[in-house]
Amino acid sequence: MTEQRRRATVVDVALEAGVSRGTVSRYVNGGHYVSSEARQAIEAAIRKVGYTPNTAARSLVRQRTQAVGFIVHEPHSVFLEDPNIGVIMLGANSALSTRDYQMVCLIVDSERDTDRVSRYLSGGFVDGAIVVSARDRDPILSVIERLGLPAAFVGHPPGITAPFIGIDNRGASAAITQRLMQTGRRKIGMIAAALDRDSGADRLAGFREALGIAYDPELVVRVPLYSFLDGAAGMRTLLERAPDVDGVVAASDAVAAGALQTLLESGRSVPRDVGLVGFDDSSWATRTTPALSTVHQPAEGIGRAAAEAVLEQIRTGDIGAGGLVLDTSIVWRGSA
Amino acid sequence: MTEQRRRATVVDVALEAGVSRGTVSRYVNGGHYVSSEARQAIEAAIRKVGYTPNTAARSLVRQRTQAVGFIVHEPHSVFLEDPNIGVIMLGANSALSTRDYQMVCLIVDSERDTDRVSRYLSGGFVDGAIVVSARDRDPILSVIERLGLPAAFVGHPPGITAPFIGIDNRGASAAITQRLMQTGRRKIGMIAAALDRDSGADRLAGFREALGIAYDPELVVRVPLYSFLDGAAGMRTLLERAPDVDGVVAASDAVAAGALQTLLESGRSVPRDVGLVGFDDSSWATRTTPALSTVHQPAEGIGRAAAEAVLEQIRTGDIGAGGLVLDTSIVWRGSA
DNA sequence: TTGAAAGCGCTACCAC
DNA sequence: GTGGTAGCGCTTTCAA
Repeated sequence: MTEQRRRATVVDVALEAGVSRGTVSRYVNGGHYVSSEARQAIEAAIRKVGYTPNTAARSLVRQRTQAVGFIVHEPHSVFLEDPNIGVIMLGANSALSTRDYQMVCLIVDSERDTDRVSRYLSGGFVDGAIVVSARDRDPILSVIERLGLPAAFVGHPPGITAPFIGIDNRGASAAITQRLMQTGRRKIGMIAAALDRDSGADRLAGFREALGIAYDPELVVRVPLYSFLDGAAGMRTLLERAPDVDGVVAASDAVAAGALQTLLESGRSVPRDVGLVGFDDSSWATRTTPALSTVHQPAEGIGRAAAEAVLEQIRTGDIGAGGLVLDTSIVWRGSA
Repeated sequence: MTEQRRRATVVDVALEAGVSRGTVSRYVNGGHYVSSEARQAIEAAIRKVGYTPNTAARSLVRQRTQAVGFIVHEPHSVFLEDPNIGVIMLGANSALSTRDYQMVCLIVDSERDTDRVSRYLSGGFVDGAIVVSARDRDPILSVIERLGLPAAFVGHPPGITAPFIGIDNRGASAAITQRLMQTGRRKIGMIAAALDRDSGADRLAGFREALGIAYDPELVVRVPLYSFLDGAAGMRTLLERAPDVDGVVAASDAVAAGALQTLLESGRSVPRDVGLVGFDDSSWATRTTPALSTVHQPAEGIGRAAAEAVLEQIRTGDIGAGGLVLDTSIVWRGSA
């Protein structure tokens, strides 16, 4: 057991070096207008007293923290299973890092978290925020809006004016559904997930659009989350309703992986008996056998773009609006 | 485009309400010693000027931030693939949340990140830190030590005096290896990973210990990371060296999943031809077919315990030492 | 090139 | 109960 020691301050350094606090501060911030004698004295003093600047105090006077929050609002299971979130996060971190901003990731996982994170955001600990997977009427959104905090959203929660970065979920979903139809499947179902989010709703809309008059609501199973378990369960339901289904569009790769497990357990062969496609092109897609045909989305680019959007607002001081839609492509593998 | 508005301060509220800053402050911090007239005036003023307290400024005077850093120092791929890190993180978040502490997750993913995160930690933005998967001689460790920052480590990097939370990797590895031997396997290999970390080295040591004189270094393939891809590659190497291998101990579930893919591709059946065991009991374990026999470790409990250890040090003001080793168990499923 | 002094937004101590 | 005042640790004019 050691007692915590008091941290040294500029004053300690100034006293030790025999100069003023101002001079120490100037030295710390680039060393301009500091004579070489002063510099040396200060360097020695810093070493001697073990000084590290309190950047939090600096933030107070400069009115900026050089930190950006990355807020993940997902239930447990999805956060753990969706590799896309991780990729987006690393993309954002990398972009922020380049400009010497600190990304601080905040997890919202309970009612209590919502309040605390809101306080944290409004409390001046960050200069901006990136929000992934906000739900409709998310309390955090109103906090950000009220504060006028520079922000960017991944996905597009309705009613948001801040910039958002996304993909054309509807178009991509329609495209891969069509591609699946071209393989000659006659009875195509969908395991739709996360319908309380724009991404989930749009993927279903795209599916419906592609099928046109062939669309049969009976063949759409709705599950709550983009998760493996929901995918497996959804597939069981779909098989009960339509044992002769020969094509399945899953709302995400994790969902598809779960569906695949159910299909194999039921004795069906993929893609021979059933063609299956996913969405995301996450690491799930190549970890299954057969590998998943799916929609590739540039997750890292999304993270980067979101970070840029926030930095831009911080730089200009204007709260920007408008969205950025990045391109997707279809990756055809073995599952369909 | 809207311009950012200046945030209201206590002074604005005080002026508006016709009371002093002190009274406003007292109201904000629990409302003791505030008359009901004052209270009402303040409430109205807060609404009118749109005041949100700057908790960063509060931190400066109180000398505590109510925030704890959660530092993940992993290369890309592992962070994304290791569901254990996510579970540990949620466990820590949950424990911190209960005590109204904000967990801020900081990702170290480059040289540059190391410096920036070090500055962030020493800059007074957090009251303590939880560090997962530090490597030997990690620069962040020395920063924490020099600062006397309350901290806890997940795993046990050598030379660390701060509390650590871990499991008996060596014992657990020996146990599951023995269990695998009992199924009658004669030629057992290991895909060892992350040997630059105590967990990786200890798992290999346990394997060796269990095999005793039967240990054959030729049957140990070393790969850098606890990852699916390294598992797949490691298994290929192992099969080249010993096509007649009939048992495999993988250093983690992700590694085992990769190994499984290689085994199936090579036309072998698991568990008939080869018995395979993993480590972690992460979500990988039940997503493979057959599901993995593995070592269960209480990931969420590890996160919780790490958080408690940090909070305890913050509370007492003493930098504690010593470790906590949590129990593991073997979960036997279909892969061996 | 330097030091003195003001002040970032807040809390806490003090008399009243 | 309340207002005044002194800082938390730092940066940043402004004179010298």
